[in-house]
Amino acid sequence: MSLTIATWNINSVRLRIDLVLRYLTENGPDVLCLQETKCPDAEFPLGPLAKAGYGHALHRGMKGYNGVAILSRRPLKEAGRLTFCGREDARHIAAELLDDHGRTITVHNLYIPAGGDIPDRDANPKFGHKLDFLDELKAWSEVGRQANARAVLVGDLNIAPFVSDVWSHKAMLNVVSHTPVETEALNAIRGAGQWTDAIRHLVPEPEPVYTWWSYRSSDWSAANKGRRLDHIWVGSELAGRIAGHGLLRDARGWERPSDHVPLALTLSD
DNA sequence: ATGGTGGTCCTACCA
Repeated sequence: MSLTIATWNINSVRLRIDLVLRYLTENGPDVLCLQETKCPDAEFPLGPLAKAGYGHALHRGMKGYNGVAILSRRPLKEAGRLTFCGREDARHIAAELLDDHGRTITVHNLYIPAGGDIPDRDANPKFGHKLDFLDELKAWSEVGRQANARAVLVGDLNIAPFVSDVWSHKAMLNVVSHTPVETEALNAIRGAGQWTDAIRHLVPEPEPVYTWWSYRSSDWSAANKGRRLDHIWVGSELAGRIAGHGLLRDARGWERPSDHVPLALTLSD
């Protein structure tokens, strides 16, 4: 009895629909959460996904930027859309599904702002937006702790919180995604909601884990200057069911790849 | 070394 939930920042679901289908066909997760779909709702490619066995889908898109979606082989029920910082940015959608025991599991799919290049809220409004977004997420996490006990939170959180989540802790300390103000904020959000970082539970430090490698590198694999920006957290009642994970590093080497790779968690009991 | 590459959608913005 198991349930596998995956997350992948796809960087345009329309351009890379064939990669999505390949991942689903070869790996068969029950649920796949996508970020950066960059796809208005009316144009979401539901047809080929249904044909591949993923006939249940929720999507929240917009033109050009952002966008999240949840694809599933099992029936889904929409369980809300959070907005942050008063913006309709399509950065969150939630779904409910039933596990093999008929119990409800809620999946929160999240795309946290990248935050621009300069880690200073006065010089860079995008960094300020990221910090404000994190503040609101912490408040939500605190208030929802009980409700989220049987929830899974996945997505591109755009922060690599631990030393071995980046290729060089020292070189990255002043780089957006690994600055202390960001890593401390993410750790505070995790603590406020009593979330367990499922991937780090399975692969403890100091083992490096990366889910993203920049496009701006001629040989990403040899240089291996990656970051763990994508995460899967589980609520307190699910922590005991963490059974295994999959990190498809090979997908970074597929033709016309996303700069992120799929990450999956299996819950079982 | 202050670049580099890639997606969206038309010129610049985002990652």
